[in-house]
Amino acid sequence: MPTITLPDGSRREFDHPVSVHDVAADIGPGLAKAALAGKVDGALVDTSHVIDADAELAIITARDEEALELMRHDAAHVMAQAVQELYPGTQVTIGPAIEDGFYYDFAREEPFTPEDLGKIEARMHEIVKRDLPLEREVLGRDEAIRVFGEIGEDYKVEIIRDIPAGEDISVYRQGDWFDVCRGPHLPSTGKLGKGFKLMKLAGAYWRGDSDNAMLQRIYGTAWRDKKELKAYLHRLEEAEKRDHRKLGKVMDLFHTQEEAPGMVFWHDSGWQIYLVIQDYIRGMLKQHGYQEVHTPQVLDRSLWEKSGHWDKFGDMIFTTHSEHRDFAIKPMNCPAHIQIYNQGLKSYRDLPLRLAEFGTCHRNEPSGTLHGLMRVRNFVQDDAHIFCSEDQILGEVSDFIDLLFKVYADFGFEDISVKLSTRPEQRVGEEALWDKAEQALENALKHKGMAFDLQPGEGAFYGPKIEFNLRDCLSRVWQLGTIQLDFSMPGRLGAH
RNA sequence: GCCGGAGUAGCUCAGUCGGUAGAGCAACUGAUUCGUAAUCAGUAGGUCGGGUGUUCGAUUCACCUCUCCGGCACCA
Repeated sequence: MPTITLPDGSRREFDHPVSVHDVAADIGPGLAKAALAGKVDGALVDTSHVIDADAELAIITARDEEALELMRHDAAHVMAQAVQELYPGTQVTIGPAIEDGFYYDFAREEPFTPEDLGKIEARMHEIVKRDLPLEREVLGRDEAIRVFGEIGEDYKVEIIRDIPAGEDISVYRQGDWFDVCRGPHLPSTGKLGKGFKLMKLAGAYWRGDSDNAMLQRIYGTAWRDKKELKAYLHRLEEAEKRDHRKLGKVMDLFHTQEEAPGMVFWHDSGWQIYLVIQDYIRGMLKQHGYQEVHTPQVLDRSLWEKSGHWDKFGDMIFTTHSEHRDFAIKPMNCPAHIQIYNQGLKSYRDLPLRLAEFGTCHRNEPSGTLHGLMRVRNFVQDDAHIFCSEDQILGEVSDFIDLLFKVYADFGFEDISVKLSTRPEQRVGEEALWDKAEQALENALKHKGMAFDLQPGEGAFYGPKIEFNLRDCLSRVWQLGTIQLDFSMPGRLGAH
């Protein structure tokens, strides 16, 4: 019969299987009431979860970090219930907890309006007030498909079909409403409290694939209580004041206008700042053994065909024509730097050759992606290419990472996440070269003792990359620096 | 590109159930020398993003288009 070990090391013995709630009640009625979930041997479970063997148990209450995630997930369920009560015929799809809140994606012909958000939120508060117990049930696959098929939840049926054969299909019920969900959840809707708010409407593709239908996503934020919610909303307001687009206007730094979407008109004050930063970077590069070069902005199409960019990014390359020739306004500098390397004979003694350029590039980015100075169609890449031998890779990558972190530190960036992005589906180069390149980058990261996430399939078409992502004041993540290892491009452009 | 929202004075925004538009701040002029986010009085400033249609008449309605905002997809 189970012996339960609590976080403080104390043990409680039971002569029968007990639920998390039972254990909490055994400790005290106050805790029983406050219990939101349990953590059994490290895994989060419902308070109704029954323990029948010896285990370590922590009772999760509103004070625990884990509670917040559960509340957010519950908020998504409560929102889905509210939506389906108010707008019959709407199908539910998925609704996870995310940073600061939650969202749920709905399939419905008619678009939700901003006014609807208020109604949905009001109904959510009502559902919280009903304090419906959340009950977990496990269904057989066929039964689950039948149940959700009968109520017309096609997306849920698709989700259920994709759950691996061996796994339980759990359904959480709150009142008349239920959803397929892995859980765990709070004991009842009342535990959600009042610290939530619906924030925005958005479109989102089913399963994140632009070939699929577009669903309607509703984002919300959720906190332990009203006070935390208020504090969060206040932080948001403060962050919005620091939005660089707003500052750019107020401080007369730069502007953009309709005639040049995604391209920046720098005003005097802004340009002075720009130049100071550029001078700083130039100094750093010089100090770290880079040569500064400058290459043409218009290059014959053939160069881009050889490099593979024409195939991969043809529709995003600005072009121009003259005397029966097609030219590309350069979208990147790599091929141009290889032309410099190709000039004259190169000996191994010249390696590593580090070429840097403040390279003006143009890319016809999709209209929906443009964003202030962060995503533009005309920009200057602080770009460099290092030509080196294989045994120099480790040292060069390491040195580059040091340089990059020095620069970020000088600008006060601290929250930097590192990702290793590996071979994408559409790519050039042989598998053996990809193996070698991915391995080399991974080695360098390990050599630096750096924590990183793997992003399979997210590499560039010619090589894997290490990405350095930073957050803006609104907590949005942007890719800043990258280091890419390319065994293919030089060969394609005649460098040896 | 896709879904939704928005584009009205330099800025932030209100408004017209169709009869050519207003507020605050800024600007300018004059008074005040007091203030340190807003002293008083006055003046000026907009083909209401662009196009087409309906109409006697459109900024207001319809359609198209551009740009921006929030997401999604994309991101060399």
